[in-house]
Amino acid sequence: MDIEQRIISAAEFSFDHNGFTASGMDKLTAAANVSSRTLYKRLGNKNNLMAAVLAHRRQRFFSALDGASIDEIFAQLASWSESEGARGCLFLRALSDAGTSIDEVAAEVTVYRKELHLLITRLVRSETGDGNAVEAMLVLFEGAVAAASYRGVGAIHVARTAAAVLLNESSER
Amino acid sequence: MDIEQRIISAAEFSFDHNGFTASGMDKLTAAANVSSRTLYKRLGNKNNLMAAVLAHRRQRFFSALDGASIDEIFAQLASWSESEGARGCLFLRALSDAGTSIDEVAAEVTVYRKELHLLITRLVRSETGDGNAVEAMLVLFEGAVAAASYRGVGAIHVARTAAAVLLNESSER
DNA sequence: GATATAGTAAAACGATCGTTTTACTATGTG
DNA sequence: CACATAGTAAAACGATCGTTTTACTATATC
Repeated sequence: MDIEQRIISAAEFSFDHNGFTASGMDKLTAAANVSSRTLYKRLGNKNNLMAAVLAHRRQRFFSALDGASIDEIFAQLASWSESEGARGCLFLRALSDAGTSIDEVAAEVTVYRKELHLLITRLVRSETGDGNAVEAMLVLFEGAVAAASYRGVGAIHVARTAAAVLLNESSER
Repeated sequence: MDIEQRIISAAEFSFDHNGFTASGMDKLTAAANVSSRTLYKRLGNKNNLMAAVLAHRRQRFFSALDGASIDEIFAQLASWSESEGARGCLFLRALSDAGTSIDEVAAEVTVYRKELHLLITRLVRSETGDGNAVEAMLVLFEGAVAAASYRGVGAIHVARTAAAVLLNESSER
């Protein structure tokens, strides 16, 4: 396997399961089976590594969310959480953990949010003709991810059902 | 003012605005205008201080959310966010930032979540007769808080409207 | 008036952490 | 063969941070 991808994948797992600050460079090098010298030569520093992990995470996440409707998106979000575990949004957690002041991280979070917003906007528009329900779908999506971390994946199915009701209501008027 | 309350209030502000890890003990003592010796004599250590802040926050928060209906609760959440600012749920952020492994913090988060769940359950039951919509209201609440941190307080009003629609739908069946 | 109490100011400690450096090894290429 | 490249292992550095300690001051109480 490519050594850079191995570092990033191992770091993604460690960040997700143990947190960003709690994942020290020694743990990250051990998890990826590389020396610290190699990690720094390849990734520069920890901030850059975090940004690279978030970029990689974003690609993986939106690749899994390729549905053609809001309903499918929620179903795929449920599948993702079943297989990956529901520990809350990694991007939100990156902001809380690493801090808003780290520009590389903040930039990646912004990109993620824009892409999520774009995805939902596109789907809502294609289903209802207008974009009135976009913000509500975004709230349901964020809420599903947050609630699933302590209420279980069932919260995502609840959000899915609620989304269907709201979209139906929205298109009836 | 009581010195302990002064420490806790100043710490709550610093934790909320700068993060838990980023708020070093020197910043916390400076913000409260106390010596570190006094802070440690009163609060024990940083973990205990974080727990005390979260307990204080929980009391403040649920005092502000004393409405008699789901609709009022969302309106009061909007008011809270207008005056306090919307930087995401402080309890969620405490878990991400300080880490799940700090028992004092994890315990406070659990208490908060139980109280929120209890509040919503009570209100939904009194409005619809059953508790079918509880989980959906919880998802909307969590989503409103999360989305408001980058979409603005308007997200909370969207959640409020969505809650009304869903509750109406739920009681019609 | 002696004394316990509760506070300040500031130095010091010990540990952790991100990062760099040194010394060394393996590999493939001109 | 010589040599640049890319890696490991491990020590060292410098800074930060939570916590403790020392020395000192003000206050109220018996």
